[in-house]
Amino acid sequence: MPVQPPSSTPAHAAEAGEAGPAFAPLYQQIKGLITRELQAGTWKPAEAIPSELELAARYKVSQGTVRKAIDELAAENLLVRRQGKGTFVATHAEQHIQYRFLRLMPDDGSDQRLARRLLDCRRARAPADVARALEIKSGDAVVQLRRLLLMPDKSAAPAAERPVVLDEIWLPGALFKGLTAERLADYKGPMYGMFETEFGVRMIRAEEKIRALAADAADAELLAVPAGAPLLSVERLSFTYGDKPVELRRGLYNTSGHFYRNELN
Amino acid sequence: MPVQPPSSTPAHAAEAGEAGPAFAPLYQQIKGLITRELQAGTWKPAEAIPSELELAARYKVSQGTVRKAIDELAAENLLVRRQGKGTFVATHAEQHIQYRFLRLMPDDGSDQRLARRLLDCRRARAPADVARALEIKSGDAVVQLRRLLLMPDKSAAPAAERPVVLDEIWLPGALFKGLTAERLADYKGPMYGMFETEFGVRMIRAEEKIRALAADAADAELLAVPAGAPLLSVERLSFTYGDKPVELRRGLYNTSGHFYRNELN
DNA sequence: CAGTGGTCTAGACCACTAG
DNA sequence: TAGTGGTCTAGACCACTGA
Repeated sequence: MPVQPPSSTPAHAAEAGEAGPAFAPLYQQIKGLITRELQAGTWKPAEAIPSELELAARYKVSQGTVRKAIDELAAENLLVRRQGKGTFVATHAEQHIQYRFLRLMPDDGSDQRLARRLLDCRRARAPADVARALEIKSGDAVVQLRRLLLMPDKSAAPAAERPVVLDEIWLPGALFKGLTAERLADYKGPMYGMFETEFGVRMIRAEEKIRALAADAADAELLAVPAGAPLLSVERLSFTYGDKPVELRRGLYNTSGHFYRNELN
Repeated sequence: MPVQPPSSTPAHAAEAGEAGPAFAPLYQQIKGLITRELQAGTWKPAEAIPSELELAARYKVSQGTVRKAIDELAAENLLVRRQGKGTFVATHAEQHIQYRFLRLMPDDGSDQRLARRLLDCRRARAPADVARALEIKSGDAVVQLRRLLLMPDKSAAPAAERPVVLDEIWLPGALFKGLTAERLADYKGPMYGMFETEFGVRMIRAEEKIRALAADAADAELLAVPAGAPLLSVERLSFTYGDKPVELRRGLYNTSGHFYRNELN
């Protein structure tokens, strides 16, 4: 139910007095309502949401207003429009892009897919710094994974794999109850797709802090580089709906054959 | 003059047959026309462009169509809307942001401004790799600058400056004719502001390739770190209108007290 | 006050998709 | 063919700015 500020009441919307969202443009209120449905899981990933006309009727606003709300949600990658078919909830599960947030590109333009190797997966208590980032209490249950991303090396005989990324991943235990090494290994497709379908956790956006540092002995061994070799350290915090942090990931990238690609606007 | 595909002619636009842009939505054609004016310099940075109604009349389309075109240009940071005042050409010259594309943040949240120190500025012939990036011929005239960005260190007595960034910048000589060390040193405000007002070159967007590498002896000395220390290498190619590359910048960042911040959507 | 961008509507027609 | 998103219009009113 749209709510308008006292002075700006476009007649048609003068009906409901409901204690809704704070006064804001109508389309932003609609955007908020749609976001709530997404958050609540009324419309699931990969499903179509109601048509624009349907939503317009439901919310008692014009199609143009619904349209503007959906425009913004599509710009934020929460929805995907497909002409002639409908508007769909964005998903990681069926996307062709293997790694949603990974910006690493090989020096030669090839689009080699990286293979995964799970190193370990265990339940633990959150250290203070991890807890702070995930906005949980220090000592709360977390799942800790470590894994390698490897690049197939066809020049070697027989075919070998060169480690490129070492990831350490922390997830809040409360959200990822049944997560085990087996389930991870069994699951085909991107990890974020699994989080979505198996645990109902959808990653919306992320923030990264990037540094250069020297490999310590353990990391050097896993990445097959000399100890002290320069590595790219990428600390990523990922968020779901409502800007809630749900994953902390610390990656070490070997940038001798790859680079991190960024676009600035 | 709007051009419509054969079957979709909204009557009002049926007039001109001019050999314009390929058939596309009206608002995109308008967007193209506005972009051309910006490119040609008809409307200069920081100036207001004509009002939406004025443009609508000029192009013989409705205000809503102009609006959508401007919406996109504003989203691309080419224009800035200011309610009640008008729509303005974006500029670097008067912005409060010191460094348009620099994503470096201090570990403590302080927003310390970095000082500049010009190391050298000379005309040279473009090496092959630089020429390729800038899309000029190998051996063409270029301007090469090197400079440091320094962070004021208040813990030292007396106040010292700690080098954080070492930049090596290559500019096509044809576009930056009168650029000298003196003019650079004299100019207050951001370098991109100077490029804009003095040389009519406006940076629109950039692409970066980021790696970790070990400091060589010369770089280590300039950045006051041990030789072999890990540094962030940021190679940035900046573009003006028409995706024309106009600056190649190779930066070495000391990330012991700062980090490169990125947002992923 | 007039002029600007910002929101909203109602209705038309188009392009694409699928039964 | 019916239903969807995509474009475009014309006109109304709002909120903000500055003379």
